[in-house]
Amino acid sequence: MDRLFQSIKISVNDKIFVKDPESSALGKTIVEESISMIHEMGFDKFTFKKLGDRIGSNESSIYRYFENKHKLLLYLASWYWGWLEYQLVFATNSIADAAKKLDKAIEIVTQTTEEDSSFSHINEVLLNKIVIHEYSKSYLTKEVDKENREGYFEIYKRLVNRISEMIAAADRDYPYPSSLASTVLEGSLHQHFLLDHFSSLTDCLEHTDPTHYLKHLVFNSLNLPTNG
Amino acid sequence: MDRLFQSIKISVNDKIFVKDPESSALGKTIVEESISMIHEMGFDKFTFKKLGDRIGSNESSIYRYFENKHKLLLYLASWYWGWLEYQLVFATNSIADAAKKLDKAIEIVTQTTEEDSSFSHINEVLLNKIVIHEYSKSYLTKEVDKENREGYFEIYKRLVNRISEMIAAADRDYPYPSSLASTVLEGSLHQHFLLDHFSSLTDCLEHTDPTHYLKHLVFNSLNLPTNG
DNA sequence: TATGATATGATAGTATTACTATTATATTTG
DNA sequence: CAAATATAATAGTAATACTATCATATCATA
Repeated sequence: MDRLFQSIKISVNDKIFVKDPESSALGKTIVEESISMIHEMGFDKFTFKKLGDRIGSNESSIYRYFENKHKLLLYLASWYWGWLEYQLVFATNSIADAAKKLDKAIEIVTQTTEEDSSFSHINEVLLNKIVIHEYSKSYLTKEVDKENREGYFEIYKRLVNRISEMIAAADRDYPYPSSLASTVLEGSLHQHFLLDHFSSLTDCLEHTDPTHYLKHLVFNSLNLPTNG
Repeated sequence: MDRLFQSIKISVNDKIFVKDPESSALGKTIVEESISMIHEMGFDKFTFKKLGDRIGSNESSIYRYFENKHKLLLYLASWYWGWLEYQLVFATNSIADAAKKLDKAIEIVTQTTEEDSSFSHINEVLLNKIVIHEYSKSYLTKEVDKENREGYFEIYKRLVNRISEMIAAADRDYPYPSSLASTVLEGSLHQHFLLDHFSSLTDCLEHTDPTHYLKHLVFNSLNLPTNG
C-alpha cells in the first residue's frame, strides 16, 4: 500500500471518544502508544495511569480523549475494521466475477497483517494482533445492547454485511450468508489465536493457514455455477 | 437425562481450585450462587465480596476455595465442557456410522441447553449462557500459555479432539479436522451470542438455528461415501 | 464428654484501579 | 498582548483484589 492512504481518514463514530484523538498531537500519541502498550501487557493490565507515565503525560489528560479504556478499545477496534473494510473494497472493487470477488475478500480479511503500511501513527500489524487477542472483550459485556444501539459496532457490522452480500452474490440459494460471513471474520481471529496459543486445535500450520482453511470452508458451502 | 448423572462426578484439574468445592456444603454453595450471580451481573462486575454477601458467607472463606475469580471461571468452564463431553460420548457411543455419529455430535455440542437436568447444585442452563458470554475471557489473557501448560484447558482440548477425530473418521482426506472442530465449538458459542445481541449478523433465527447452520457447514466441507 | 483439628467468620489493612474535581501552567489564536 | 483552550499537577473517593490475623464454630475421636 502506498501514500494514497495517508490522505484517507478512517472515520469512527464520534460518540466513542470525548475529543477526537486525530485532532491533536497528544491524541495521536495516546492512540499510538496505547496500541504498543496493549500489545505488550494485554488489555486487562493496561491502564490510563500507565499510559500517562509512558507518554510523559497526565492520566487526567487522557480522560479528556476517552471516557475509559473500554471506549479506547472500541475506538481501536472500529478503526481496525474500518481500515480492513477499506482494504476489502479497494481490492475487490474491480472484480466482476462473484466467486473471484469473494475469494479475494476472504483473502483480505483472513490474512495476517504483514506490514505497517501507511497511516503514520497507527501500527496496523500490532493492531491486528490486538484485535485477535482482545476484540471479543469489547462486546462480551453487559452493556453490549446499549452500546450496539449507540452505534459502536457499526463498522464491524457493515464489514460482515459486505461479506454476507458477496456470499449471496456468489450463491443466491445459500441459506446462511450472514452467519457464514460472521464465521469467516470471527473464525479467522480464532484460528490465528489458536495458532499462537493452542496449536493442537488447528491445522493451519506449516503448509496451510487460516486463509486456505476458510476459503475451503466457504466454497464448499456454496453451489457455484460450473464455470466458476 | 436422569438420575444416572447424579452419581457421576465431573472431574476438574485440581490445580484450578485451592480446595475442592465439591467437598463441602459451602463449596457447593459458592459454585451454585456464583453461576447465578455471573449470569445476572456478568463476570466483569462479579466479585467475591458480592458473592460472600449473597451467600451470607465471608469473602475470605471464598478465597479458601478459589485463588481468584479467574480461577473460578476456569473451574466453571472446565466443569461445563466436561459435562458436555459426557453428553457427547453418551449420545454417540452406540452409533457405528461415522457420518451419523458426527451428525449427532454436532447436535449435542451446538444446541441450547434446555433443562437443568441432574447435577443438584449446578444449573447447566445458566452455565451454558455463561459459557456463551464469558468463556473467551478465560483464555484471552497474557497468562494463557502458562495456564495451558498447567492443564487448565485440558477438558476443552479433549472435546475439540474428540470432534476432530469424528470428522476425520467421516472423511480421512479432509485436511482441516481440528480447525473445523474448533470452529464448530467456538462458532456455536458465537452464533448463540449473535442471536442474543447482533441478530442482523446471523441467519440462525426463526426457521433455523446454529445446529442446522453448523451441520450444513461441516457436511458440505466433507466428502462422504455416496451411501452416507 | 473433653480435646484437638479443621472450617468458617470477622476484622483490618494494603496497593491498585478507575475514576472526578480543582487548580495551575503552558500553548495557541485572534 | 489578552483571551481562550489544552494540558499538567495534585488531591481525593469508592471499589477492587487481595493478604494476614485472630476468633469462633463445628466435627471427629479417644
